[in-house]
Amino acid sequence: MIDLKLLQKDFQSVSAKLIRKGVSAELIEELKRKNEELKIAKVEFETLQADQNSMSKEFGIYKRDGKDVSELKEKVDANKIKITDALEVLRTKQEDLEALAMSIPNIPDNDVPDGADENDNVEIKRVLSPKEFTFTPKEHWELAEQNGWIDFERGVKLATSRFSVSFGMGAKLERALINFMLNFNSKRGFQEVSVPSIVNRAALEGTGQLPKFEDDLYKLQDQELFLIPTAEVPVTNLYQDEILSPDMLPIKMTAYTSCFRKEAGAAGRDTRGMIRQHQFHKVELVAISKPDESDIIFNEMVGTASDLLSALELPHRLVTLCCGDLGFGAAKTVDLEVWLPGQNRYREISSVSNTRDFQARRAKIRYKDGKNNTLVHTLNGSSLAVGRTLVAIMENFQNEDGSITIPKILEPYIN
RNA sequence: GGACAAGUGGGUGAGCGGCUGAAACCACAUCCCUGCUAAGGAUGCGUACGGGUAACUGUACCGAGGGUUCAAAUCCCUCCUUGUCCA
Repeated sequence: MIDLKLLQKDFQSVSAKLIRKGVSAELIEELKRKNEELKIAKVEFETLQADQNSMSKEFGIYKRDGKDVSELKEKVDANKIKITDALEVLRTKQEDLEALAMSIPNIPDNDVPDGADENDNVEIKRVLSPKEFTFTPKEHWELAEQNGWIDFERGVKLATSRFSVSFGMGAKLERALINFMLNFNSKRGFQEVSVPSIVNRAALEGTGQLPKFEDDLYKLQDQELFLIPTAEVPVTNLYQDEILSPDMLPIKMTAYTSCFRKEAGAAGRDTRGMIRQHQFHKVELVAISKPDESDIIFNEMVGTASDLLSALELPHRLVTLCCGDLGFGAAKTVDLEVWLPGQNRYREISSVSNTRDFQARRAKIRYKDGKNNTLVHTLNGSSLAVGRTLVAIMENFQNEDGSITIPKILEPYIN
């Protein structure tokens, strides 16, 4: 959630930034107005309540002294009606404001480029050059089927479209990648955690998936519980509603989970292959830090993901997302895009975001900053989507006969 | 699945419907004393959101949500969690 105090105090600059991210000016005005109205309603209610409390106290004293309370009771009863009304007003305004505030995205950092969509993203650098093929490289689904690594039809049989099954070396490689990535991240100081794949509403609100993106989540039918769309949700929310001691920070974690997404808005996109699946494996990086450390950790996380790709000998590039392509909770995001020779283009394989205090405010994650409790910064990044990494390996390491060479670094994990 | 019990501040743990935001102890912080490896004393010490330059002050919070009452940590209901016992 954005900082309403800041909005109030520095309306011009905050609203300018939100407009850059595509929020309408009217909505921002409305937010400000509702916030002001709420404050007035609150003062009114609290004043009445204060009267009530002091009269009640008096009431007790009267009773104790054996004085007549009938006159006081009349006053108190009259006030009570006012309170009920004021409370009703207050509640409505509160819910109103909250619903609106929770649906406003994060304020982008100043150094995030302007732009409407992914075409306006800015490339930072390229790492490793794509290999020259002496033949026309195939796309991954062709290779996957030819090698018997992935079976798309049987995935559909078991569930529905956008599910697949890995066999033999395909399955082994997935497992190898997960192990390799977790080990790699551990060495970089990210503590491994294993978390539930099902979370409650509060957790999803904390990281910003709810209330706005419920359509893209798998929800259990008989309970208010959801399958996680990314490990970011359970891992970040580990510290929900806590006040951390400063010496705990930064907290750097890595987790492997399955991720579940309905891909509601993606009809017709990437229907073939395993680029866009309803269930996929991902190793995630999450960090919780003091505000002044988050930029350093952000770079560290980008570096970790990039080095991981390099270790796998996968050519890739780093891209800064423009305002329009930035996710809901992110103040800044760098995407890592891996080269896919079969598609002859770079495709997203990792996304590292600094949400600054946006999630921390929602999830109430703070630390003791001397005497004060200060919101932390939270960061998350995929240290690679496993399926897409497998895709990248297949396409980049393919031979003319369709066989696939295993990257050297993974060999110990396969044998 | 059934029966019972419990859920209070960083921890342990009191709490009669009213003067309890909450005793006491521990931990913690600051200061004082002491000159010797630790002890004694004083004070302070929850969170959120408001008002005030500030001192200070208002409201809410004792698992969550409702209810009764002028007044609820304390009574009632529902739910959640934990523990014990039974199947």
